[in-house]
Amino acid sequence: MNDRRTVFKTLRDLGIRLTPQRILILDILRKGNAHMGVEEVHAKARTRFPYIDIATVYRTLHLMKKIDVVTEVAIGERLHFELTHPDRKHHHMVCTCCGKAFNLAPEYLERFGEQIHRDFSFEPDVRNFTIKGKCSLCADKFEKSDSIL
Amino acid sequence: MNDRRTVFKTLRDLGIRLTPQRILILDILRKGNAHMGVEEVHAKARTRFPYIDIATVYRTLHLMKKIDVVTEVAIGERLHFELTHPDRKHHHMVCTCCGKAFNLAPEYLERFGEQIHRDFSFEPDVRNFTIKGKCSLCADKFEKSDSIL
DNA sequence: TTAGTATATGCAATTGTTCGCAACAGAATA
DNA sequence: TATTCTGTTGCGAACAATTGCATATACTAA
Repeated sequence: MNDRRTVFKTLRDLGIRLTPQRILILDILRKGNAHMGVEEVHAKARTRFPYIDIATVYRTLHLMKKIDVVTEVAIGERLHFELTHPDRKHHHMVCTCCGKAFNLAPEYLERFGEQIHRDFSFEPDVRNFTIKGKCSLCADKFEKSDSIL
Repeated sequence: MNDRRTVFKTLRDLGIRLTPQRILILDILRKGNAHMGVEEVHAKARTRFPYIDIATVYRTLHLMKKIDVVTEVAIGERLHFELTHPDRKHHHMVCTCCGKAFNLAPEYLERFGEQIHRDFSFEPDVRNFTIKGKCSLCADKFEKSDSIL
């Protein structure tokens, strides 16, 4: 799975160097129990490694995303990331009203993706897929005071 | 539908003012036959209205998106927009490899959205929904020279 | 252990997007 | 038509994210 050791091996096998910065960032994501913002990761990293630059955090997170070690989650406006757990994969439904995120079992999108592939031979990447919308609570609120703007 | 006159009426009814800048931007989108980037819209607008600011373009496009007059399309990294045609609505499949965009009939996502709503009482906003992935051509290319990075 | 090399980093500069604010200008009213 | 009210604009500054470049460092092979 994506425990420390396995990830390190994955990186080595791909010729990606194991720098202290990268190890630190991965450890921070592992300890953070949910998706984290870039600034959040950077702040935590600085407490142990004061000279780490935000650019390094961005570069590392994007690299890890490319090799599927972390997953990008579209929460709010800014980028958020979390470690990819193959055994508890899930997608997200984010309420654009209150910002809360709900997990979604992977089958929903997988079935959907397979259908797209069958019909168009387009291979959708459902890994980083976030559904935006309104949660039931906010939908209720809206019905009463429904200002569109 | 979304012809000039109807849009103007929609804006008035919502208390949104009809400024020359907004009219210009809408006309540019109408003439542009597909989705356009923000900078592209700004450049075109300047030829007729040299002092228009890029911030106004951004604000106008976001406003029009909120009232469903334009649709945001996630092509590449930057924001793209197109006029919403209720009679020829579609979603997009964008190839992350070659950047090409393919249209997708609306039923696919509508059925999917309805299911989500039934199962979780979460109301997904499928209006601005872009599916990223790999088109069949790029998938073929990739099989031969599959470098992951 | 050391030397050599390609990759990764920190820093500064850049790009794309948004925001705050004073001045301006639609639209409703008289 | 003149007046008033409020939404909108342009400008400059702020912010988030990315990039170029010179230096530093992880890894490989000897």
